[in-house]
Amino acid sequence: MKYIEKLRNSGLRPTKQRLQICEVLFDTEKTFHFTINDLANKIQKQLKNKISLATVYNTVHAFRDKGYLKEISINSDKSYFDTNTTQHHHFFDEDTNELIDCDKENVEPLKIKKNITNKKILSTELLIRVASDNQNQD
Amino acid sequence: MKYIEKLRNSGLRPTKQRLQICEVLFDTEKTFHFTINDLANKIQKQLKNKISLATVYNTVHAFRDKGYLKEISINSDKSYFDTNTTQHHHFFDEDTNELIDCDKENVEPLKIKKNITNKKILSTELLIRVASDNQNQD
DNA sequence: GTGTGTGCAAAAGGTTTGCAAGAAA
DNA sequence: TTTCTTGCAAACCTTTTGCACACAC
Repeated sequence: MKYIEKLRNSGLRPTKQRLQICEVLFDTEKTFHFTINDLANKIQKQLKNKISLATVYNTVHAFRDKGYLKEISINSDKSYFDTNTTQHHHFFDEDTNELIDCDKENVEPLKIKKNITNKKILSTELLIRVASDNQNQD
Repeated sequence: MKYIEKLRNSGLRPTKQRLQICEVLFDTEKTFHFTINDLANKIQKQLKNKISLATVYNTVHAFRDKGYLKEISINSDKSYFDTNTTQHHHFFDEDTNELIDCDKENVEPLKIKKNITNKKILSTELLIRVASDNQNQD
């Protein structure tokens, strides 16, 4: 199976659970966003067996640390993850709480004039909040 | 006291607790970032009396809804707030977990070519992750 | 007085931890 | 057989809720 090597190469043992999680995460045409809970449910539905929540947490965090997943920044009570690990931006729909990918090419190149920190820039990511006109004006 | 009117104008009763929280938040030269817990501690230290956590939550959320505070997007288990409510960006130092303001003027104007959502853009915020060169490469 | 706001403790929700049993190397 | 991983339940931490009391108007 194609994920065995991938896991081994990054120092993760290819356990049954990790391979199953790989399937659910990466055997899809399109990348997607999810919470740990989403993923646990999806596993149960799709694979018809349950993986313990603790293991799902462990695995998702391991995959994030290895760069197979990205953690997403939005104001939230829970963590969101993205199977799209390329540098890209997001629209965040305040009406529906939906997060929509925005290709890097869809934004004019970002130029930071002065990097006050003197440290290396790892990434620059844009969050574009949107809502329909007649909302969000409390 | 100067905050009484401000609160009244936005439909918030100027209670003792809200006025004290205003002092801690807005009687400073510089704007700053904080978590609810930070704020509760600061109140206790600075004012030498305690305001119940529930009230701090209520007040911070009310102030955010009225636009006196901004909630900040970073990957996190807790919510961060910013007393700087102008549109601006952030550097996030991965080494120290520190969030540093980045003026709007410090970034070349952001142009989004196509707004896929067809909704109104409320804000566009940049998060610039930085780290020292010899770190974060696990 | 009426409606809001406060404070406390309890509950909720997401995430982490400790540890024993199981699987991979 | 040694080390890593899993699963469960308990613990943890932040945030929310319910309700009685207090305060603003």
